[in-house]
Amino acid sequence: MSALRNSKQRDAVLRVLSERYDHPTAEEVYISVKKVIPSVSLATVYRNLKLLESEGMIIKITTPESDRFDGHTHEHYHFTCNECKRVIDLELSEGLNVNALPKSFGGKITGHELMFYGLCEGCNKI
Amino acid sequence: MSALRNSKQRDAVLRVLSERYDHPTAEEVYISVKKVIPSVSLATVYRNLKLLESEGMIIKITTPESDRFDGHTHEHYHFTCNECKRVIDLELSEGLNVNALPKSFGGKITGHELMFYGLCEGCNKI
DNA sequence: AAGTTAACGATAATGATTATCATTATCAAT
DNA sequence: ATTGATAATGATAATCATTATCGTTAACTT
Repeated sequence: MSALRNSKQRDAVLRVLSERYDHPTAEEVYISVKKVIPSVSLATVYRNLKLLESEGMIIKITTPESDRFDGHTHEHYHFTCNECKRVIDLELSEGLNVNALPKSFGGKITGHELMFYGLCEGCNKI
Repeated sequence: MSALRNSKQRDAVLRVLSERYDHPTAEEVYISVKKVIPSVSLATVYRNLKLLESEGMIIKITTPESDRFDGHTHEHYHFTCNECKRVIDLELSEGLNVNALPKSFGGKITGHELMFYGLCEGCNKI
């Protein structure tokens, strides 16, 4: 059943994401990886982003603009600036009590994603 | 500055969404509108979905799979089934206290979107 | 009734993501 | 170390949702 092999490209994708905190797009990850492995293909970056996400090693953040990726998988939330489209980490003062939430729901909840919208500090001042 | 005119097509898009509770995709809205206005164009449906969303009359729900639309704009949340990809409304037993949330954040929060993931009632039984 | 232009229908263009396929690299078994 | 099986790659074609273009139609103002 398709054992996973080592690959420099996959390692590079993972390293790039673990070192960045700005939630890059696939294209931006590609640019970063190219600096380490100039011959890398965009398709390989897409492949490994998908694979790493399915392995739970990175998180895909779906925004109205574009998909972005996060190498830090601890529970935290995100903010998208409506102006500059930047995605910023938000730590919550009190955690989201997921268990208390659904009033009547027959299925099983295994995860959730919370996105805030508005203006970031920089764009709010303009 | 570009006054808004009436249009049967836009009315039809809005009516379809107000009568449905299953969060259809643009394509599915198109199919529904076609039953009332067979000559309608897919481009017109996209145009009006975008316009109605910017007017705050409908909500666009961005999911990892596809964008979906909701004609009911009161505050409520959604659940996506990882199996059948259905999007279901979730009313919360206790509201999300947005104001208490951000620990330290210099910007301005104007909205948020909360999506739950898991297995819906049907898929959970299989 | 005529003029202005928002909105339309049809369709081409775009852009992000995925599929294909020949080649290369990883790794277990020898 | 060598070999064989196949996962992974790079290059690129294909796909598919969305947007742009453009000539025509229809809503509203005068």
